[in-house]
Amino acid sequence: MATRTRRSQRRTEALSRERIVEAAVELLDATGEGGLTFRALTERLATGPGAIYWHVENKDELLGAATETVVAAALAVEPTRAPDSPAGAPDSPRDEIRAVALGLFEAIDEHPWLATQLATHLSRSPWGSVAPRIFESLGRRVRALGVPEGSWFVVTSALMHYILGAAGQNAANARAGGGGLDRDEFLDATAAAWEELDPDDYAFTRAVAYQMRGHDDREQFLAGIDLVLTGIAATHPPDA
Amino acid sequence: MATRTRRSQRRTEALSRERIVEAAVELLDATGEGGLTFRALTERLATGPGAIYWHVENKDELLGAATETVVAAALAVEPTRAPDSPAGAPDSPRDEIRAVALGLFEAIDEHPWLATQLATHLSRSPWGSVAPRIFESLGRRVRALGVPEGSWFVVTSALMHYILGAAGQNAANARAGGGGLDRDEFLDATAAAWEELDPDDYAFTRAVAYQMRGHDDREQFLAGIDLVLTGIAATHPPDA
DNA sequence: ACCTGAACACCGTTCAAGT
DNA sequence: ACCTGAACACCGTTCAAGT
Repeated sequence: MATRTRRSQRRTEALSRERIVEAAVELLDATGEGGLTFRALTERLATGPGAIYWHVENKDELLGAATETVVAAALAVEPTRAPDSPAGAPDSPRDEIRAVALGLFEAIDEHPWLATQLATHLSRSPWGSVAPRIFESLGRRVRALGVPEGSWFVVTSALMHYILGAAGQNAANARAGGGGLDRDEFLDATAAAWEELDPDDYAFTRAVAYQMRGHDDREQFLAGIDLVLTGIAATHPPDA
Repeated sequence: MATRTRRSQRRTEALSRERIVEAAVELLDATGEGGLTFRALTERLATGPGAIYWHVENKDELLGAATETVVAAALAVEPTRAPDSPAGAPDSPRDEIRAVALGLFEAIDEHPWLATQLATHLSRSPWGSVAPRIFESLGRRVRALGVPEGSWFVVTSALMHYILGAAGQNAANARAGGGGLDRDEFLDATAAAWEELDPDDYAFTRAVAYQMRGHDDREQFLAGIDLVLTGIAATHPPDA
């Protein structure tokens, strides 16, 4: 009686690595990191564990593949033209960096498991294939920005690190609603909790708690990007 | 024959939450994230699982406590005075921020499991007690920097995100030696791998691969911090 | 109040056997 | 070459029983 979910659609296509990864992503989206098990996968694909292991090394590799797929999709989207730019006029590198960053931000927002997974994945196989993808996408625009070659690595890394850190934290906020609260209630509860902190140890945090309340994630994220971009411009003036 | 490790020192102190968390940290340091199991913990503490569950809710909570302990210790260290500052002269807020950042960087370097754990922990209980600690420590200095109140939240968050993102990625590099290679060999191998990437899809990454080779993690990390700090200063000029 | 340790449910992975 | 499904080792967690 317990488990009859979804074996309905008989398997028509043969199993393949792609289909397995696709199912893994769906499962992760629907049930979170804890929901991806070989048993759940096995049922969703109407097959046995052995079949999956024929196409995939192990669970780590499967998680890595899921991560890569989603990141690749996020980066494949052509950076959308800024709404106020005249038709035909190319975006500035600065706008393009914003767009790439926002694409990653949104991917993590849609697939909250990505945040944890990126950290884990990057730390298991640091420069697997996810990092170079992001790195390349940002780096081309850093170069277009006029940053001198000697600083390409540092500058691009800094951008990437900010993006991953911020988007991750944000996925956390977005998902926190899982407890049944919606986002506003959650931010409200957090702000309230901050205001309860020890006045000596947490003077600053208490003082900014109110800024937590109405804040817009996307706006904040972009403000941070702008801070970094401004730092880049100030450190490497365009015509030095 | 298999498992006789370390039951030698008979348990003298009673079990306590503190001792359990301490043992968990040791286990994580010695054997990585995968090495922390209730069975290993049980043996190290010469007790049974039930005893541990008396002091600790579950494994997640234990991991959270381990994370909090290590982060608290990292932040408790008084920021070291810059070596060139005259004795008695207080450090600038900028130097203090650098020092706090470096403290976290080094904590993650010493406890590589922290990188993944911070992402997981922050995303499970986003504003548990780790984030406010870091936030407070940075925020006080941001305030001292002269940033206007309306921007405290954004600016402090941006710093925190960069630090967590960069330190995490770096822990990955440091740990990558696990495969038997040392750090230089690893960076070398990575650079080589980058140079093999597709010339069309990865033109930029290939072009910076050589910068990967000799780079100093700490130096790079601080260069990124400086970029953000410069951005902050440019966005919020000291005497506006 | 604190601890013991057997037991349970679940999970990743393997492998002999099938087609 | 690709898939099946029973079986194995291991893990987090529970709980009746002890002190």
